[in-house]
Amino acid sequence: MASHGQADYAVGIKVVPLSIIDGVVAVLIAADDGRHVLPGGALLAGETLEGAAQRILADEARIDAAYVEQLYSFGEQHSVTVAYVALVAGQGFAAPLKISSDLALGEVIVPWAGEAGGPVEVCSPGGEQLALAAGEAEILGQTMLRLRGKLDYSGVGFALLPERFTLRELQDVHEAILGVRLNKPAFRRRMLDKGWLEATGERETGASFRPAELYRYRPTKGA
Amino acid sequence: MASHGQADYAVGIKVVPLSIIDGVVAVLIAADDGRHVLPGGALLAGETLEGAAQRILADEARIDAAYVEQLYSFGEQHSVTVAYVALVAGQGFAAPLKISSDLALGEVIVPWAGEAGGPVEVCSPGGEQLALAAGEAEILGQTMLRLRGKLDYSGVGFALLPERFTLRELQDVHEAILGVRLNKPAFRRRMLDKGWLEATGERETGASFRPAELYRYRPTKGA
DNA sequence: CTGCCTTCTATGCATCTTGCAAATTAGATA
DNA sequence: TATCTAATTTGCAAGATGCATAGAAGGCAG
Repeated sequence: MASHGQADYAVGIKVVPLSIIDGVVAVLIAADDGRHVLPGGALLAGETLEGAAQRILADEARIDAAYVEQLYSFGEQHSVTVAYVALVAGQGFAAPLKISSDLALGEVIVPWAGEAGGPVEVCSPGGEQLALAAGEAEILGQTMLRLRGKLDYSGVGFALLPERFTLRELQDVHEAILGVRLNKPAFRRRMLDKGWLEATGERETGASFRPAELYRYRPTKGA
Repeated sequence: MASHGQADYAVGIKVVPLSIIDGVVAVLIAADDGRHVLPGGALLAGETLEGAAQRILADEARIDAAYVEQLYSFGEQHSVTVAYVALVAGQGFAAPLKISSDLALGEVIVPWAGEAGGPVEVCSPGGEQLALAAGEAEILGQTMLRLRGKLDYSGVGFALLPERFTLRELQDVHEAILGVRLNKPAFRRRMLDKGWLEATGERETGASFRPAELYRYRPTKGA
């Protein structure tokens, strides 16, 4: 290979599996000799980029159903890595964590407000900060930035919820991603006015108080 | 190379050079045997992705100064292409068009409203629709979608203006990208309230009517 | 069965933002 | 100096948002 000519590259894929658990943004990471790494691997011959992301998500994070979206591509010396975010609904992390002892749960702590951007921190459920492999904190930061930007005008938030959900659960998702508390009546009005929500007529069960109505996401043309 | 194993890929770069000319979104494309193609080329050894985009922009589009931002990566059979958008200020397309007869100017026509997304059309200054190479209309559509989404909360709009500009010029940029007419007093208020603009005290020259104040973009921390 | 507790849901209102129209200002030009 | 055009400012109506309050609907204890 010439030092400054056209070259071949290995193409890697990296996936950020995110979910909302108990009102906080959670990431599924692999424990790898002290450091924690995001699920990743090589793009194989014949695969699409997104297909590879889905495969890696299934193989390494044991997740079969997720909304996957491309984030950003990074060039290194002889390789290029394409990062994807995978939004996992409801309790989708529970099974993988039970199956595989290599996987760990991290809480994403965003140390900046609004759309400022920058790296984030990841803590264990116990509260200690986890060591991340080089560059992972920045990728996670990009992920949070992207989600914050798209939350309001796109349907990404619904990818983090089961098919039927209450307005309170939807608000919890928004509050976790944005990192701020939202006003309940105002949030409810805004969401209903967007026309994205369809009331199912069913109610939430198991609550020891007035049950909330269950809604369904109905994507509109143009979002 | 195994049919389904790890493989090496050629990495290509594609650049979308955009500018605002006479209130419309303009793209600089290369005429290539009937079809029109966006400037592109291979990532060379030792280059960063963005460095390659800048080099291709200089070599093929003859543009030296531009705000460059990564858009999206596409995987094909044995290659991966990373697309960049390059925002060129003011009359930055004039010199390249004079120097190189391979380059052509296209007006970007967005056939969808708001954030709906989809491919766009490109017309010559004369008004005839130009034939684009496969996939280029989708990349241009992604570009417009990205710009529309970021225009309001980021400084991308200022990359399309010279260092000093009037509020009317800024509004022209916004109207061209968003594809809608904006209310003048409301736009002025909104922009000034963001705190991004610094009045220079100077006035525009050459107008046969009241000259507008020239402003400068002053990025704030957190944008 | 009744009262209590919690949360969902709806409503009213002050505040802020935005859209629109009209008035005013400032330079060039005849 | 009068006239012209567009910049800039101002006022107000309409809409969106934040906040507090009131009513509704379940489970649960007595």
